[in-house]
Amino acid sequence: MAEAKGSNHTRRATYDLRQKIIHGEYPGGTRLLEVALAEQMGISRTPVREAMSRLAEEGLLERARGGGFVVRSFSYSDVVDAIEIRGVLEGTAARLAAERGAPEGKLRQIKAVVAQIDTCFEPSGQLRAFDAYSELNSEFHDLMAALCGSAIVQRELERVKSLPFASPAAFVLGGHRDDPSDRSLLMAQAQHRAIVSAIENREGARAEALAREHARFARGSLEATFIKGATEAEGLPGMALIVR
Amino acid sequence: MAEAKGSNHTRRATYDLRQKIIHGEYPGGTRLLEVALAEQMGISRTPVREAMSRLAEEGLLERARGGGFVVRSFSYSDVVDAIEIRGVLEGTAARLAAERGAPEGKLRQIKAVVAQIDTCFEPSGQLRAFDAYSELNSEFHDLMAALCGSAIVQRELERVKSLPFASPAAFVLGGHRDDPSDRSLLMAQAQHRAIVSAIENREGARAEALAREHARFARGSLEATFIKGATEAEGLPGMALIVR
DNA sequence: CAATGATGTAATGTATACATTGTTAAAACG
DNA sequence: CGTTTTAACAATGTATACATTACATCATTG
Repeated sequence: MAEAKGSNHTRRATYDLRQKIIHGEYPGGTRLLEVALAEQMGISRTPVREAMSRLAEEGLLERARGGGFVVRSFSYSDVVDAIEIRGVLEGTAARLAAERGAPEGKLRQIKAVVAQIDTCFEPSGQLRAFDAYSELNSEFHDLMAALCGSAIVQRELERVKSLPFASPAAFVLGGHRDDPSDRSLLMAQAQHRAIVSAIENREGARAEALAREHARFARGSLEATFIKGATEAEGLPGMALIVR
Repeated sequence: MAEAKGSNHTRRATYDLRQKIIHGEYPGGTRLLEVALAEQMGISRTPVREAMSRLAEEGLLERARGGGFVVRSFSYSDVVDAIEIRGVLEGTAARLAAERGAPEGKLRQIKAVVAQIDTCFEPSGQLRAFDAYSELNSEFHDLMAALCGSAIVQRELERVKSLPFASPAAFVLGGHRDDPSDRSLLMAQAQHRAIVSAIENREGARAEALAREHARFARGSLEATFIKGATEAEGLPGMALIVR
């Protein structure tokens, strides 16, 4: 479990803890003990505390009654609801962008990303095509969140997406890990294009409906992965957080 | 500035700091210094730090580059967007309650609150009618958030409402502080009733649209208060956070 | 036997000394 | 004169000792 990133103890502890939680080392409901973690990491309680506080902000931990922190646990329906909310908020971002008008520069940017995603489907046999799609997909969703220029909308969306299983990347990594030219990915890309088109044409209601449906699509894909069982779902981000 | 609530230093510090920020003692953008605050409150840096960390979770502070915390500042358009998001999320809560069905008990509860709000308009000359409306209004919104039974939806809504100017109470306290039988309050109450009816009849789209419009209505009322100028807006929760 | 209270332990809460860093302003250099 | 370096200071970061509280366990009592 990589120790990486940052110069100070708090950053390292935050990163380490986050990784361990996401990868299931501390299952949902586990109470995290400052002393134990501090010893284990070879640092004092202070930065451990600070790290837990930040992870609580992220939504990975919650403050326990009587002090301390507990790893947040999510049910299957929580996952569904979190993705629903992402869809609702992305829908709002898209609608506001359509209604208020998106700046030319940002529109050009998001169109460029859509065009780049297209190249991932080209049969040039790129081994990295899948990773590229994943990367560009995240970029698309970030740009969409920023398109209407509202810092508030952007911030809330970032918050929701910080739950690993609710992030747009979960869709890509969840469903279809072998075939980059999977029909689902093609379908999703068609939705990307439609969303941008709706925003450009100032069709607020259409933009909102499409963005929502786009998230629903991701949800359906995740559901399929769930049904396949734990083996298939192993590589899915944050799967370890989910308790039945 | 009351020192109230809780037995330990962290709670007191959190409460005090929150009050001071909301009441404008530390305007948006102010960097909060641990040492100064600790001295001022007669406690050590540790609980001050902890308090700031919690207020960052609430969204009142943000972590500054290079460490420390800064009071978050909001523009007028941030207020508009925050209320928009509240409306969108309340709309989602209402829609899901309609689609998935709300439990009988909770429905009875929210209907009881609606009935109680009606009594605030009775001409029995209650001096406390206005406060009662405010209290019951908050209760209505809390119940609406809980109606669909999704902890995720409820949590996100609580988060958004924790910004004082985005809370449902801001509408009541903002626009019309003198006349409990104000037409706006009557109108809002009519919306409450319609929302419940839509949920009960499983009309998801209607419930969502109504809940959204209800928040928009609050926003309009706030806008009017803004236009009246700072004098009128003085008693409005969190007004001090807003920088032009 | 149930309920309640005492008691010990293990956790978090708090204070404080010290370390590190980041920022500012002055001084040295080109 | 502008730029860059450096040194001092003031802030946060960290460790640690000590205080307090919460919880579990067991004893006591009705």
